[in-house]
Amino acid sequence: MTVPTIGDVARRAGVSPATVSRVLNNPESVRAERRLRVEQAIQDLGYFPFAAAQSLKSGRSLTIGAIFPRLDSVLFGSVLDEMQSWLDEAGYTLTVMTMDYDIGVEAKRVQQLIARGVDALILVGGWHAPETEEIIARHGLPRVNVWSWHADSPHVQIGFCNRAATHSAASHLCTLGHRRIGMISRDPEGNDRAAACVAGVRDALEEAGLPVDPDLFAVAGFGIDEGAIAFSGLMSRADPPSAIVCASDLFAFGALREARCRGLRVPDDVSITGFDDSELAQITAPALTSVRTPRQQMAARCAQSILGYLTQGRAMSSLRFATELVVRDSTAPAAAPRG
Amino acid sequence: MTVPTIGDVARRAGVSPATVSRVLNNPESVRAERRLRVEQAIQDLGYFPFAAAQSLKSGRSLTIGAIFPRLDSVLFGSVLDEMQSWLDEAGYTLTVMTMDYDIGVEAKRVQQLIARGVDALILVGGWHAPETEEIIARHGLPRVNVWSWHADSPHVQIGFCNRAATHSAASHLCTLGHRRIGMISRDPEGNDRAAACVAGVRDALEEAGLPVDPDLFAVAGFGIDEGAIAFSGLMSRADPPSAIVCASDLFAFGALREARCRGLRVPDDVSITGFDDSELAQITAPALTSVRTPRQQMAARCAQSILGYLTQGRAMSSLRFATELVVRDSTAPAAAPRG
DNA sequence: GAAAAGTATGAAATCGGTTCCATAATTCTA
DNA sequence: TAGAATTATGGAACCGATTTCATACTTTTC
Repeated sequence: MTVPTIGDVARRAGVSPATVSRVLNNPESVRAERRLRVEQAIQDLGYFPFAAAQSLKSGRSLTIGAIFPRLDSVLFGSVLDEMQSWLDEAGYTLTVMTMDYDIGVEAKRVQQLIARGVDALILVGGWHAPETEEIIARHGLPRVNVWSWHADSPHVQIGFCNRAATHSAASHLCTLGHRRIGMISRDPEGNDRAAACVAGVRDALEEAGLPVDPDLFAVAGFGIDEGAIAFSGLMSRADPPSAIVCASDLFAFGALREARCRGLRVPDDVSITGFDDSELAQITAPALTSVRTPRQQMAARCAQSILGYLTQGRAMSSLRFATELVVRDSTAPAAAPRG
Repeated sequence: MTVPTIGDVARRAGVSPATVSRVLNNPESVRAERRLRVEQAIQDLGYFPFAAAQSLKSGRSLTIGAIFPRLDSVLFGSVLDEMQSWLDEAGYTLTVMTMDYDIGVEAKRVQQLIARGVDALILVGGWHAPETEEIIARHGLPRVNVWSWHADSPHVQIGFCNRAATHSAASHLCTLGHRRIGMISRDPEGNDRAAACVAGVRDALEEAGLPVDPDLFAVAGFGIDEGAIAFSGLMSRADPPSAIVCASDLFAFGALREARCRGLRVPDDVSITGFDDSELAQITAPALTSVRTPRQQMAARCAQSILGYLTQGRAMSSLRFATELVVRDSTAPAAAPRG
């Protein structure tokens, strides 16, 4: 019923707390006979050290903090699982917080994590509040930005170019002959991935010599329902697009659902592309054309990079992964112009 | 570049550390003039207390530990998001770990969380390793089991009856005239939800006077691919089932995909039911008949219950939510028996 | 205005580990 | 086997906060 401390173990084994600590952290430095006594006492009492005390003394916590937009997304979840499994092997643990796409909330989370003594930080994207940068710098914490990659970023970033990603989707549609192309993205405010996604589509349109109509760039929050609403808005226009680039598979799923409700055929009446190539993209009818993002590798390399730094002092470096457009059945050549 | 401590704040404000602590935790007890000086110093230095030290002294960490099977599932993610948002308001934080459906791993996680000083634990399901129960009891930690509900459980459980849930799906199929009903579930070993799901289907078959053929109860690991494989196994039999109850929407998605590959029409050739009623269940073609589970309420009530206990000493109590079968297009009456 | 009652403050102990330093015990050398 | 070199061990300080206790300071009361 009582929780044993290192002193209890020491008493039971007839040694000093210092020796117990050595058995735990540097066993070779303790004579075998005593070490066995101590190990027995640890067993008997079911002792394990209290992390707060260790952290207070040592200044390190064997904990990595990660701040993600939300958890109710397969994308983030699988990335976290992958990171965890790498960190586990080195005795590190991930502490995850969410910020719901609000960099103000993110700044608070960063402080909470630092207060908890995390040894490193993982942030999503490259745009963060000034306070966030300030507090990280002041504490000299190692940090990695994941999920995006910018040529001019001063930070370690392990991700991919979102701009190139949506560019490939939009180019694909242009090549198929679409001339009015819409987009559903998150709000680019404070979200560099969203901003890059929008820029990528714009790039492709300009390259193809197509006009960029701001009215065809819809913004949605999160999830299938919001995607459906945005799609509905675009298709209700007098001159609706014949193809839509979605900055998330969830938006695309919503678009597919709404298309079905409206009796629109995909891809005959409207082509749709997704983003992330989640497992579900193969399940929908029609199967979704989507940009595959390198989530597993990103997660693995991010974890490895941080561990290399923390356990071996190896410098961290940025890494840019490629994305790939996976063409399935939700995109098709544009219908011949009427009239 | 240096990290300020409470002593630094005290020095700058010309007071003792004790006073700074009081300003932080009990401001009214400090004369206004000094309090302002202290608050100014806190501002100037960007000071915030180091949680490890607080935790060491106070014995509480304002942290709740949760151990989930995995994170790469919308189900768990949305539950975590919901819990977080309730805990946030009370200044508590969730620390999440995963155990990949292994109660041995779970036992290790429990120890890690207790070492970190969590104030309460949230576990999934009702079956846990003896060491898990032992260590929780010894530390006198409040704990809640979520996601399942058993009449005879000695613990606080906030969940639903998995047995009743699959029972409703299987009964629905029986009523539609199906006489060979298969099932795809997780391994019931160490997983009370899986075991209950299997039992629920068996109950329904027996009630309908149908034979229970063990060969029609397939076991799958996790995810769409495993569901597809299990489905493939069942349908490759000489006498395949005409309907399949899946213990997870993911399994059902895999089954739908595989059915399409094999040229089987759903529901004409085979009926399929899911479990969880995830958002995607409406997206698939055909839309999936699925058991709706009360995830949001479960998460909210669980968080509230724990907060009530921790902040107001209110006793926690168990809660059983109902499930509901949502019938869509993936189930239909059995084809007339041939011959 | 002095004494009593009440309030604000700082010194120091404390939480549970880790680690420096001095000493005790052991092993090695001659 | 004595003395030197080496290794193992315990005492005590320390990490950064909180909290008790004693004291200094206010405010109130007559």
